[in-house]
Amino acid sequence: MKHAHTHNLEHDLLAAAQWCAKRGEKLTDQRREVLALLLSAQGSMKAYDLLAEIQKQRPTAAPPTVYRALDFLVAAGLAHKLESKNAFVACCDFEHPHHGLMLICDRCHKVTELSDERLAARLAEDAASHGFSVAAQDIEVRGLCRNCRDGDTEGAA
Amino acid sequence: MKHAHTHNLEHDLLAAAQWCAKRGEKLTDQRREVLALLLSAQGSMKAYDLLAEIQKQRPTAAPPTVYRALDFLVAAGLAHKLESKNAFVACCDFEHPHHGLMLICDRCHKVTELSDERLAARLAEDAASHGFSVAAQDIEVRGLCRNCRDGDTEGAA
DNA sequence: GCCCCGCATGTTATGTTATAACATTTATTG
DNA sequence: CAATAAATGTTATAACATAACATGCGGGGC
Repeated sequence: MKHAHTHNLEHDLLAAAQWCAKRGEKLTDQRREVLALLLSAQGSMKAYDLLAEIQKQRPTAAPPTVYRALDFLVAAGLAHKLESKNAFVACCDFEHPHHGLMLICDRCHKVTELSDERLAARLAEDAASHGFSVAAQDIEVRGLCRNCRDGDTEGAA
Repeated sequence: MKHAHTHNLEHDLLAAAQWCAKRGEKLTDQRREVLALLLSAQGSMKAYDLLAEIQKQRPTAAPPTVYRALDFLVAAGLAHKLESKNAFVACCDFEHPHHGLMLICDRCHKVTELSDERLAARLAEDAASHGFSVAAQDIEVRGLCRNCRDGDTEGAA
């Protein structure tokens, strides 16, 4: 087993801040708080759940507070939106370009982000064969993760 | 060029009704009306746009009217939801099982549904390699279709 | 025929997700 | 320190979706 999250969290936040700086942008407090929540979450989080957490510290926070942070994080590649759930996850590896394939467990709600260049290439090829030029892509798979499929009862809601 | 839509529309609706019957279900008037709207649409349609159309004939129609029809059509494989747009399209070939790859033009909003078994297989393989069992998948690509990329001005909003 | 049951629809209300619009504050820089 | 760009605060509302319960409707058994 690896060591606990909290240690990695600080590291990840620092790396994210540096990543932003490299892009000429800033990881402000609000953005960092939202990202920290996403990084700490077991699965994905909904915007209004994030808002509720943020409001514990900043009671005046409103929907735009969290949506702005999310918009920024997604644009910066630090987070992804799961369109099929209207939820958000931290990106597992924002420093390397990738086209995430999201495996979303319907039982424990954990999300695994894979990168498969051959899959992306095949998709690009399909698009190109129809004269379509790709700007963005979203691949989401719903089902059961290994633990849940194997009858694990610990991860259930 | 192929001949006009109206002719095909009746044919498609009939085929859809037969498809439903084969499954022990019914393509009721409401469901058929919604499907007809989707089949006639150039691109995708939003639930509330469908509702507005339906209300021209049935002024008392309410959101559940259209959402129920959409739920049915999607479950029957007659339509798909575009998660990234919260919109719906008619399925291009409901009689053959397929995992649609959706090419969504950001300019003219037309949607092309492709079927690529090798892509689907690769995706299933990726999932399986992580012990993930796939129940459903959604692949959406945003970008520019051939016409719009080539500077066509006719399809713009 | 009529009762019963399952499915579809009607109807009202509300829940959930997201953004518009404008005011204010904060950071940057010349 | 003024100018201005970026971020945040604040209020309101738009857009998407479903819960819950009532009503109708159609087919099979008796």
